[in-house]
Amino acid sequence: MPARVSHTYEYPRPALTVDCVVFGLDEDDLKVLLIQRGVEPFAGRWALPGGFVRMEESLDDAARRELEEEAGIRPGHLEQLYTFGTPERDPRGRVVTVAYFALVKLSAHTLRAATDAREAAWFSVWDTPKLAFDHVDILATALQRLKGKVRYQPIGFELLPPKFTLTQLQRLYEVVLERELDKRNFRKKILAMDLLEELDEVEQDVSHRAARLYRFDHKKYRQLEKAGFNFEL
Amino acid sequence: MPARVSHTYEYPRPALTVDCVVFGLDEDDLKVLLIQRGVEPFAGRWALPGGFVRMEESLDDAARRELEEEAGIRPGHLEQLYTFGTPERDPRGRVVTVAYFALVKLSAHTLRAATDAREAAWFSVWDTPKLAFDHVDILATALQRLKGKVRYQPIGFELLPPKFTLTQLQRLYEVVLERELDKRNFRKKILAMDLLEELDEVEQDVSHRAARLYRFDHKKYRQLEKAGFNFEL
DNA sequence: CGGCATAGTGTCCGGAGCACACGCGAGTCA
DNA sequence: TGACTCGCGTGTGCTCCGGACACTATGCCG
Repeated sequence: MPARVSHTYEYPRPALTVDCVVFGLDEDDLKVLLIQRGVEPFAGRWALPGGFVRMEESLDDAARRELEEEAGIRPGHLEQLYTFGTPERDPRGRVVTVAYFALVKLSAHTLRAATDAREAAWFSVWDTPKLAFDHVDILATALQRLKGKVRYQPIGFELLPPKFTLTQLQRLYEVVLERELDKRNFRKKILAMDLLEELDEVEQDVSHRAARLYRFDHKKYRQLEKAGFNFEL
Repeated sequence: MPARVSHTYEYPRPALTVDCVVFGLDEDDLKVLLIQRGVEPFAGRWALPGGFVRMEESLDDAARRELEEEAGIRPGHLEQLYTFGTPERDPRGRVVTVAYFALVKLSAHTLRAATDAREAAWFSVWDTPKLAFDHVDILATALQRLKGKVRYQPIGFELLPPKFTLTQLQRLYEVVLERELDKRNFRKKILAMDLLEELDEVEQDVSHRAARLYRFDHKKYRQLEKAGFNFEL
């Protein structure tokens, strides 16, 4: 451990943090990852995972590091969301936070409790406890982004297990977009894009006719993308 | 002037700046506002207007203030774009910048030189001089955002004078989207939205048949927006 | 008064979206 | 073991929207 030194600047500087909104899909429920705060301010309250940006790491790296540290998660998709910087958003003083937006396959991650015993848990996005700081605003912004984004970029697949049925996929869209979709048209459209690989497998352990499993073809998507193809709905 | 004091923190902090990409439309050319740097690093190079965020102002306020100070501009539209925070982006040390994206009616603004004699000027976005820092990346990001955004939000109007012809509007879209549009379809679509107020005036001083002038109806737009209306193309 | 430059306008066609209904396969339970 | 139930998986036809497309109108100028 290096000796603790202090750092002096000619002008005052805001502190800089990152905060992550991590979404996961649990059956028909959209979940967000929250961490229970152990210290003041807002001790005991739930908050988005996040922390201070180190001097030698990029913002993206900071977001990834915090997720790894606080919940043992490596998201399948991570992108910068928005930067929140109202002077009063943190009672300790001026703290500007760069918010990130992440998607994980819930099935693939067992949550690891944070090292410092703070608790991490998934909550339905429609029913979260009261959040610390301005994290409700951040969450709302992330939800909006998700809604906007699933329609024209195939990021929804990051929320599903590698093999999924078309019905699962449709449900995902219905949950995120908060409206029902026509089954026939949904399938026609998504299959017409030729981005799904039809597997020779079907669901297991269901008490009705088993649905065929599909896999998202990332390689094909990148090819089509280069050729000027536009994913939509 | 307060005595210059220094500021000490337990952990090092990045410096925080804002940088603004300001677009303006000059006939058929899309322009961006640049400032010539007076000091190192990159003295003499052109750069985006911007500067340090003060402790008591929000990020948006900082952006507005810098635009006012450096060019005497109050943009018709201003929104946060993206935050750039690679550790090496500024040779002086760690500087994280929140980039903004602004639109102004070029006709309404005569550029005011910055108080400290740094020069401000408009450049065609397709032909800028070499920029300081990572400002090319910021500009590219802003252009992308503009392209994406004009199609589903009526922000294009912020680039035109209050009264404009349909041809001007179409040209604007053609320039931004970098492709030609069909005149009849464009008019049909835009008029069908019922967002333009047809004025009893026509262009002046043209050596051919004068075109009718229109005005964008902000009030009607807000109403339709609440009713779930979607502006598109 | 003729030429020219831009304004302004309507139709047709194909593809996409949408509503609708039925057969299938597998598990369940009596 | 056979009948039932439940969700999977498909074809069709109608409607409507979006894109392609070419000519007439108007005003200025020389």
